[in-house]
Amino acid sequence: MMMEEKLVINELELGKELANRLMNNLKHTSSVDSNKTLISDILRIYQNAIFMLSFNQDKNILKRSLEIDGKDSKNVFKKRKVSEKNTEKVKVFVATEQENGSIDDGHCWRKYGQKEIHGSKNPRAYYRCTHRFTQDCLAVKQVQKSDTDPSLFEVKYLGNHTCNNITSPKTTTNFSVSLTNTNIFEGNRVHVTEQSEDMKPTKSEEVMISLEDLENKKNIFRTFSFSNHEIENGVWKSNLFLGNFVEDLSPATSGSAITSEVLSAPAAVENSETADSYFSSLDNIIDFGQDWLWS
DNA sequence: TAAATTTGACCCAG
DNA sequence: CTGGGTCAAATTTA
Repeated sequence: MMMEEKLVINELELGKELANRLMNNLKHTSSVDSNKTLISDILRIYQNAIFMLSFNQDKNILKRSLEIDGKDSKNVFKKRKVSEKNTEKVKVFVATEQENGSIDDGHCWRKYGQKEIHGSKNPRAYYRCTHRFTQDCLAVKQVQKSDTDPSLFEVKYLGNHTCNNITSPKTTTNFSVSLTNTNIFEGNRVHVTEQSEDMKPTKSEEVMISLEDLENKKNIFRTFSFSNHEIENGVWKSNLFLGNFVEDLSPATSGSAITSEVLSAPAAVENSETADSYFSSLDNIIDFGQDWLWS
């Protein structure tokens, strides 16, 4: 059995134990805080497990990187990259900015452009890794303020960091993920979708969390947090997910407060069936049936 | 003064 | 031709 599989089983067994403990807590009087902690831990464990399972597939994609066409290096403008269109990975998140106005995802970015986008109120900013030229790191991201909620930013990651200058976010960067009117989402379901660069959903890849009716901030919400992961020689070095992942999927309930926090950027889950069943299972695990405010 | 940002021009796919 | 991504000179910031 592979190392990762053992880790996943360990995680799931731990999750089961915590769920039992929670069940016990619910049967008897227990503090809300302790229940919250248990739920957080359980969800973290599931998230870890999913991430671990996805890793084997994901790391193959991580090996891909953009390549600059060296032949055109003397040209002022480089050819648009076409060949990677269908292979390059795109990660889409919605983030809230921090107090200093930045979105700290643990990487250093250099802004290199900004464009007005047809049909959008807000311009899109283009960032590339600060270490693009020193370390040939070809990671790129696009940030655009949400039209529907100015406090949110849609963050799209293209390419993967090959630099070794990853730092832990100094403060919590809030990444929530909004429901968009694209076909990525279906109702209240959470879909895990990989998108090719042309934004057509193809196969499952990204964790996309839906917040239905974002303007009203009601109906469902999910919160999840995780730290930068460290992977060395294919072995997990640290606990990936630290935080909370809260949801209220009961259609009968409404008025839930929404806050979403993620400590770092992208998590990737490769298999949609896995992810769907994962989220479906959460439906069974968590039945708040009442408004639930995270402190 | 080096690094980062701004911004108009350029380029290419559709 | 248009929209969106990138470049690089000018400008700002630390």
